[in-house]
Amino acid sequence: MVMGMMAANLDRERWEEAALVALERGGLAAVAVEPLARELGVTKGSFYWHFKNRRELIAATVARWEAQHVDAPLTALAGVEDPRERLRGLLVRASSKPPSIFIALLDAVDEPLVSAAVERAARERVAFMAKAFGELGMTKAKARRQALLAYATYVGQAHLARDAPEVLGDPATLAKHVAEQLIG
Amino acid sequence: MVMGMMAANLDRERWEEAALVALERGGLAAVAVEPLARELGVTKGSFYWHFKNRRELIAATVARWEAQHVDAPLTALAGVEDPRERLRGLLVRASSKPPSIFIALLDAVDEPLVSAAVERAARERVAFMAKAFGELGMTKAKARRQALLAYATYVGQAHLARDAPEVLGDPATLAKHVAEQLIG
DNA sequence: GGTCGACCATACGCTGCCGTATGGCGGCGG
DNA sequence: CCGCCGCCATACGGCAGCGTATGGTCGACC
Repeated sequence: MVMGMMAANLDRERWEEAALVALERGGLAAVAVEPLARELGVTKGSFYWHFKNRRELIAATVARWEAQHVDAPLTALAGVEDPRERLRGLLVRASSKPPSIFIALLDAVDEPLVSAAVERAARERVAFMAKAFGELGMTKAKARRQALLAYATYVGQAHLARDAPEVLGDPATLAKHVAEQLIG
Repeated sequence: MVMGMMAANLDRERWEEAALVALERGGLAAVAVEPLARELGVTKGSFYWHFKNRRELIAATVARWEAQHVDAPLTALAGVEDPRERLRGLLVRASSKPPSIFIALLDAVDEPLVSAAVERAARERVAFMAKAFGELGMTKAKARRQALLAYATYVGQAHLARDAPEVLGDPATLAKHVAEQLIG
């Protein structure tokens, strides 16, 4: 009786998950109806039953990224009392795996949905770090500047990892350097 | 007699300059034949007389950026003896105007021509800074790490300036903070 | 066992771009 | 004054993606 409705959600999820994978591999251009349909072995007929249009898929994909890769890590680390450990934890997560999806989103900020999510992510992450630096004894203003510096470094390092890995060299080496320099 | 040939170069330049402006405004997608033709008030017939195809225009545009915004500033600053002043000069140029073209290129590294140019730029800029840090007394390895850190910060700050200016706040304030923190 | 609705396939028109083919115009050399 | 050529316009075919319209299938349920 209710089975019909559950299946609907599952199949829509299938599209959304494929979209997130495609975003990581091929950028937002790969979050497209016909390419994804081919990949999933179905046709557009399926898509336009589950979604109103492509924008709706993009919105869902971006929301997924935000939940999994922005909110989840921050709330997971919010429990750590020592601010220094909290920052180190963030740095470990940041330098463990190159944030391909994030970079793909930065490449597509002309899409308003993406732009808004990227800005929210920046806001939350910087606020998180600024709070930690504040607990470390810095003034509010200096803590915020330090957080901005750290986040800019993160974004830049992620870019270099993709666009000039030869130049960047070993990410772990740089991560240690960053830790000394910015966290201490 | 030679006038005909000169005019040819001038008109080709007109396309290339418009392409660079379009790249800054609309990303690599705006470096396209038909949109640029409309903007210039001509038709594709003109374009395909001056260029073999779109790739050739992209190549020319990227080369222009590299010459004007990568090579020129570095050679201009190479004359400064004091390495600390050299680095400050770089930072001033870097934080004076948001490098929109650079960011637009980062958004389009799927194009091999762009990817190669971006990597060359990273190589040259990091080498330039590493040399300066070396002259400041650091070991070769540490100087390189410091240069990478500085360049990553530059790239990240440029991104934030476009994608989250609200969060970034005043660029000059952060620039001062960066100077203390990284150059000293 | 017939109906209804969830789910998907097929087929179409539209748009925006790339690249080509070909014709036309205007100035300069002979 | 005539032909040549640099330069551009016109017109076409092709491709890839978006969105729509419509028909078909299969299971749930009465």
